[in-house]
Amino acid sequence: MSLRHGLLGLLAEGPASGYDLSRRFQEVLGALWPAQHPKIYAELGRLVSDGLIDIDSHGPRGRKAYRITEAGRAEVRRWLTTVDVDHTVRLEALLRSYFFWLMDPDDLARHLASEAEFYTEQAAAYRAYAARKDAGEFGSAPQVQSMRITIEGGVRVYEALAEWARWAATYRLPAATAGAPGDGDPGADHPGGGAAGTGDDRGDSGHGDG
Amino acid sequence: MSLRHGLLGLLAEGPASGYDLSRRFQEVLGALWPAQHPKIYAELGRLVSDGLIDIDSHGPRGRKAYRITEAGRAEVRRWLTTVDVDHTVRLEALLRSYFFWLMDPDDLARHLASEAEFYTEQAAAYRAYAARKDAGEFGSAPQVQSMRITIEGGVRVYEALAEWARWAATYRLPAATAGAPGDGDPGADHPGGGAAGTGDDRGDSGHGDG
DNA sequence: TCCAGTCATGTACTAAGGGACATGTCCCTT
DNA sequence: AAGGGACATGTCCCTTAGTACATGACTGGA
Repeated sequence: MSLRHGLLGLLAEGPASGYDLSRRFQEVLGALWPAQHPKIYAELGRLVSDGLIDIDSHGPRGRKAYRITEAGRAEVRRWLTTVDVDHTVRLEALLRSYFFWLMDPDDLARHLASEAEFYTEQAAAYRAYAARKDAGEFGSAPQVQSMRITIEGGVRVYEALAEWARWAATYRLPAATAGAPGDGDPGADHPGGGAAGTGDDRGDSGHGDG
Repeated sequence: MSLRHGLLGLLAEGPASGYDLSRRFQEVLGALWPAQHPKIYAELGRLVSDGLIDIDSHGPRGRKAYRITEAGRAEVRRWLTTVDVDHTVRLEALLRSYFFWLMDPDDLARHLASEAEFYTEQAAAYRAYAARKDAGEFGSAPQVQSMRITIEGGVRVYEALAEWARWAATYRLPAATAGAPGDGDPGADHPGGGAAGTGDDRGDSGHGDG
């Protein structure tokens, strides 16, 4: 339900159309909270029915600008102060890293290099944005101050990922060090993976327990 | 489709049941790539139909252990080497930060303190895990080496977020500095938000253009 | 005047995520 | 013998995300 509140928050700055909101989501928020226009238009319709926003004006090409209502303002404040933050993180890059041992060392090196490059670019984009803000380009309205905090979050997260990718490239996997997987002590237990290789590790393994 | 490949990757270590896989996903991956058991069981069924895994053994309480097939092994390698990484990030915490200007300074301070605490704890949990690995507790099989990389990613991302929350708490929003919003130059333009406060900023604003 | 490009809004369909519900086994303790 | 708790698998349904498709208005330049 965060898209709903994201739209309300943006509309708290002033009236905007679905198209405007769509672009706003792409700009700063795009790489931190993606939202496609079909979702935005649908949600705007729901927000109108719920009385949290209403139509401010009609423009050319069917443009409709929405305005937040008092109920909407109250709702976004309620969300910010009383609803728990959804701390769900979903990083495919880190999921993949769990399976790096299945990759050919050369492919892995290439992969990590391109990952590092991608994150570095993202971080640089956010840093450039922060610099423009700090140079006063966007003024110093409260919204701009808080946008600055979001940007800083983008910089830090992407920098962390970039550094992680570079660190990972220097971390020697056994396969890369010794030329073949399976050296060391491959039979060793690891958490939750004790079942690996045996299929069953519980006391109630196999069959006849009864 | 990453859950599919995540399951294949886990099964590449050795046979496991849906229940095992479910727990594996909770452990290290839980805070980086959440997966609920209903999805896992459903996906396992699909993987069997597609011939990427098959049933290895039956255990007590209806336990079914799955084994990866050669086709499955090839598929997970294909994914790792030829499919582009999905770089989508979705951090509700950063979305919220965009709207901090709507919050009461005291509520915001409390919010940031609890955010910092949460991320610090997550980072500590990952760091503890990394320490156990580095102490040799899980052996040195290739899978364990690559798990170590994933853990490092968790540490770095959560540390970055923790530091960001602490930094944000020291970043003075105008409202907190001067006591009231609206000082500075509130009318100043900012990117994509030029419409804010005016409703329409295009040349084709309002009505009669045609 | 045509055409490309941007503005602008929407529907339809598919896939994915996530909570609630349902069922039953086996083990250990009391 | 009873019962709590972990083990173990699954279905159902609703919400959310995301892609593809469809349509039309207006602007500026060739």
